[in-house]
Amino acid sequence: MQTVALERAEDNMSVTIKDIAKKVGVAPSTVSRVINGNTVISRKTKDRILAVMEEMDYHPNSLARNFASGNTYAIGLVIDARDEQTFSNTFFNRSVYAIETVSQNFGYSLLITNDREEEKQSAVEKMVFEKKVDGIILPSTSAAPKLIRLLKKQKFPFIILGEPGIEKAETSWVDINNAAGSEMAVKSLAKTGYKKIAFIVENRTTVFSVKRMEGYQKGLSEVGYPFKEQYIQDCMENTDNAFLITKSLMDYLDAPDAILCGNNVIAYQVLRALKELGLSVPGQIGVMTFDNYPFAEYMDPPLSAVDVDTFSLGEQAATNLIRKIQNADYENQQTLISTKLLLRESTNK
Amino acid sequence: MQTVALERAEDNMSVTIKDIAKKVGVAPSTVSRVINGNTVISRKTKDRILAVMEEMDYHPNSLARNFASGNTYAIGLVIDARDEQTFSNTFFNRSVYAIETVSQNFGYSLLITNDREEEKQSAVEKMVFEKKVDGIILPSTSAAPKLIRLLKKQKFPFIILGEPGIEKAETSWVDINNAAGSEMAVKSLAKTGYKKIAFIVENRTTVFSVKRMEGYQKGLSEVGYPFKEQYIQDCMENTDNAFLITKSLMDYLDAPDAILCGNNVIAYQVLRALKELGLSVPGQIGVMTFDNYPFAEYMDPPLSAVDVDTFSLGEQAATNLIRKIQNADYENQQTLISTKLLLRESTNK
DNA sequence: GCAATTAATGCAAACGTTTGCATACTTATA
DNA sequence: TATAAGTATGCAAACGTTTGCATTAATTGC
Repeated sequence: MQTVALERAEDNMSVTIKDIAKKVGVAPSTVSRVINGNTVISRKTKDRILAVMEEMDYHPNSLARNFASGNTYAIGLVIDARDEQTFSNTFFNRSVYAIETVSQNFGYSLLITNDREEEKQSAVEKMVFEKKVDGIILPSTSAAPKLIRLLKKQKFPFIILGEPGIEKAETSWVDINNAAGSEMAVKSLAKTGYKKIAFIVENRTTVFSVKRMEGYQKGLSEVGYPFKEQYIQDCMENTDNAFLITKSLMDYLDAPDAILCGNNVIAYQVLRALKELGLSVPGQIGVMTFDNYPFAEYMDPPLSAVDVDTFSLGEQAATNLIRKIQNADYENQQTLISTKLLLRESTNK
Repeated sequence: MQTVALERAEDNMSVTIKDIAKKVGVAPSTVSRVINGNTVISRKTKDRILAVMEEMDYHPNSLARNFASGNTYAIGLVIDARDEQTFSNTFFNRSVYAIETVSQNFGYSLLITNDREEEKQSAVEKMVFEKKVDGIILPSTSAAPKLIRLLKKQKFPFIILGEPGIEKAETSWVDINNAAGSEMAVKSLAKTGYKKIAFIVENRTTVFSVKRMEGYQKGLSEVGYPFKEQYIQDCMENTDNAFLITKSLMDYLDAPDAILCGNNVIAYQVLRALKELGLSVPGQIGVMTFDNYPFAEYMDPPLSAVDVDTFSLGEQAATNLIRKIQNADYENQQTLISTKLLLRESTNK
């Protein structure tokens, strides 16, 4: 009878599994089994139940469902954004998009939390202890050894975004293949005919800069170029420095004829400095940057870039995490996402 | 005894409120009341309970808590990202950062879902019907009349991000004051001495473009400039068009001496076209853009911009939503966030 | 046609809280 | 000293599912 549904709707009480069961003349457990579809229910019963569910406008109550099953059907994504700036990072966003997509496909909700350091209790620990999610994805910068140990002890599924500092082999993580990225950058520049390649990094102490510098050196040695200490320069987080750095680099007796930049903003400052010096790009000097965002293609000249597939990064992370959640002894996996070269005007000698 | 906690830990069973109660020699309800802090419990009992909670490393189980209380203590943020592109929008991200911050401050989790159109059942409806969140924030583009009606009927708390097309007065929403933004842009350009101001919009059919065009006209009339139909140009979503549009604009007998752009990429194309035409900015022509991101300040010359405080946007939305959740008859509110003018080289005649 | 096997469904406990109501214990009031 | 008015705590139901085990019904094998 429609009335039941109506009455329910009026007192704002939801239709429950019991209502369906009563109406169909079956046990609540049977209804439950139809919903979960993990047991064989006769075609006839199943159809009747489904029909009544439709008729009464039934929607499972996830509060109850999660409680009874002990799962949240949610995954947590930890962000270590100290400020808006970090949060607005395009890099991050495309990964999030991927993570959201995968989660939704698997029927999981995505819970996002900023791991503010000031907090009394870390937002991450809270997520874990209070069972707010079934597993978490966390950036390596948030993956303090203490936290990792805790997660492992609790057998709590987690994936690290970026290669972790410790226990590389005993944790699951996904990272961009930064080393291969700069290696291919160097090789491409060399192939185009540039002979002296400098590299301006954002901050040489970060894990990914270290990897990039490794790849840079490897690239040099593979093409037979000598490695020069002064060709590696560090902005130390302040991208404005790149402007001055470029000027002094070009002042060397042995000035470079190509510059690889750690990000778009660095590259912009480099272009600005080169213009001031009256040097033509790509003719007299080549410029290449890491990342295609936010504006590599809009620069003058458009910048060649080592593009990083952040969508895949997030996709892999989420997929692995969900596998881990659903299968407790799913083995740890380490994944490196390949980079891609986007050749544009700025290195087209 | 430590052993209890240890045993628990070993079988991976969590400590519950009952364990605490038993240990302290008190009823579970008393422990619950201490946790929730909404009833007066004698100082003595409270302290003992807190001590034992600490000792046994108790953490409330939110699955049970949510179920019993009927709340999720989570808010949902709906994104209408058809593709990665939209998702990576900086605009959006700073709002999300704000929303996350507010949620966390109020003890709410933040659940993010992409409202994919293809889905059988809309992700939003699912959130609502299955009680996955206590309230939602949704962009006006996702706020179809049908959905609005549903939410109102269910008395489900929601806030719209951006002025909605219908029921403006009967819903809560937060928007950027786009009209005031272009009005102040026009006035500023006029004050600097520019006489003929054109406006290139992204897509004239969107709600926010309509508002911006309104403000543009209002600004013109306030400074006593005539409105010319051909001074409003539409990229129709393809920002590359801005390049050609600029060239033909400057071809008019009555060419503009200032161009207001709908976003940074449009502005970039405008600059490129002007450079090709050999026109100097800001000397012969002024350029101003909406949005300070992603690269207004890095352009050549650095672009004056109508900056939009997307942090406030998110902050207001989240705060209002949580108020609404906690107080069912909290009245609907409409908020417009003011824009701010960032004057740089590109309009410094 | 009967036992053995398999398929379909029912029963009832359990999940860990919250919360309305009842009760016991204090303290103030007359 | 009895009574009223708090104050602090206990009792037990309820929240809507899931799930192990029991039971019944249907099918198969001989």
